[in-house]
Amino acid sequence: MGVANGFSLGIPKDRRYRGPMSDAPYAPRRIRVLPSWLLGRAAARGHRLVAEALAAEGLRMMHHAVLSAVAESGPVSQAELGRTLGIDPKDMVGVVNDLQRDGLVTRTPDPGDRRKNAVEVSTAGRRVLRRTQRLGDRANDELTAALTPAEREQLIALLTRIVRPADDGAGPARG
Amino acid sequence: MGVANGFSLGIPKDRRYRGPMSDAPYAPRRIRVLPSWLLGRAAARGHRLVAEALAAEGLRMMHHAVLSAVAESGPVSQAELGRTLGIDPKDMVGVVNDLQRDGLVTRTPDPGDRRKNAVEVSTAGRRVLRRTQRLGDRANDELTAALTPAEREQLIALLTRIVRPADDGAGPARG
DNA sequence: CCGGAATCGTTGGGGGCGCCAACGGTAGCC
DNA sequence: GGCTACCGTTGGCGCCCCCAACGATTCCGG
Repeated sequence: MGVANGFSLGIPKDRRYRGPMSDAPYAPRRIRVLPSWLLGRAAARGHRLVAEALAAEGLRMMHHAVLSAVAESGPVSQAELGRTLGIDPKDMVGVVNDLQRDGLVTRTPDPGDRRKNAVEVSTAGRRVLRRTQRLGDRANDELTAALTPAEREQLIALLTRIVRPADDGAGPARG
Repeated sequence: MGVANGFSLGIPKDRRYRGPMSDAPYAPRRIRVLPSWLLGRAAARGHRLVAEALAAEGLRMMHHAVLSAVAESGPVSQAELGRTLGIDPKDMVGVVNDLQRDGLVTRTPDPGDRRKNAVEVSTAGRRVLRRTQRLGDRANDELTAALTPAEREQLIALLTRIVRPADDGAGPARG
């Protein structure tokens, strides 16, 4: 072929896409230092790892999150769950449907407010939750395997501050 | 309503979902400390901010990333772009199509290898890229507004190490 | 007590991203 | 010349995030 013509696109030619991002894709400098880009990549990897782990129990990330939230908050309405986890009510319906179908949570009408459904974790739900927590934690350990415990804590702290904007009551910006 | 009956699901009753995650959704403890969860949230916010900013130029994140990569790497094949950025070839086709349609890149057959397309940034592409880089940087500044420059650098360092797995061959432990 | 406003659960969309399988065309290797 | 590998392209799947609307219910002010 000949690199001599100065037009053969540089770059070797051995690898293609193969797999999620098995070999480290070192993006161009301008992109790879953008937090938004890195966050997207890291989130994708984290989601993949957790999804694989949770698949053993037939649950997805949102299922585990909702199940965990329900277990912590006791009987709680779907709207409140959505607010707490930042999940759209529409998606919440599907998740709770699945969890209820699998007998992991109970959905009973709230006698005090007939608009609400009181979602509560069942015994089977608690049992499954214990396993999924283990699986989720394990996946997160693998995700942060390259970090020391202290670094992981710092990452969590930094991310937490990124996730929640000002939220001091001033509202978003000044609008 | 009456909290007296001990069944009214706790929680006030003032807020609902409204918006992406306008008010800080403080997830339950078990979930909110999971890096995978935080990464998903942070990535969503970052994507939203960058997407909004880039919308002014009619581009999406991938467009900007590809355009930037092309500008850095000179004439490059789509497969190589996919490898570099970790993007599926299928998605790459669409992105390059859009960029070409808008006259931001040129896609000429590589005379040295007729399988490949030599993707190169155009003058208009460079001009747009300069703007989108500004917009992207601005959005990332807003994303990391709560962080000091040093913290932002550390976040980048930590995320970089998360994104690229150890890939040393040790494999995922054993349990 | 009555009517407007707000909330709850639900349904129906839609856009973006990550990933895989397959196919025709081309190039490299023996 | 034939096998293998790669390139670009098409088609498809699943998940996540987000918005709009509707009936039922509850809350609040008059």
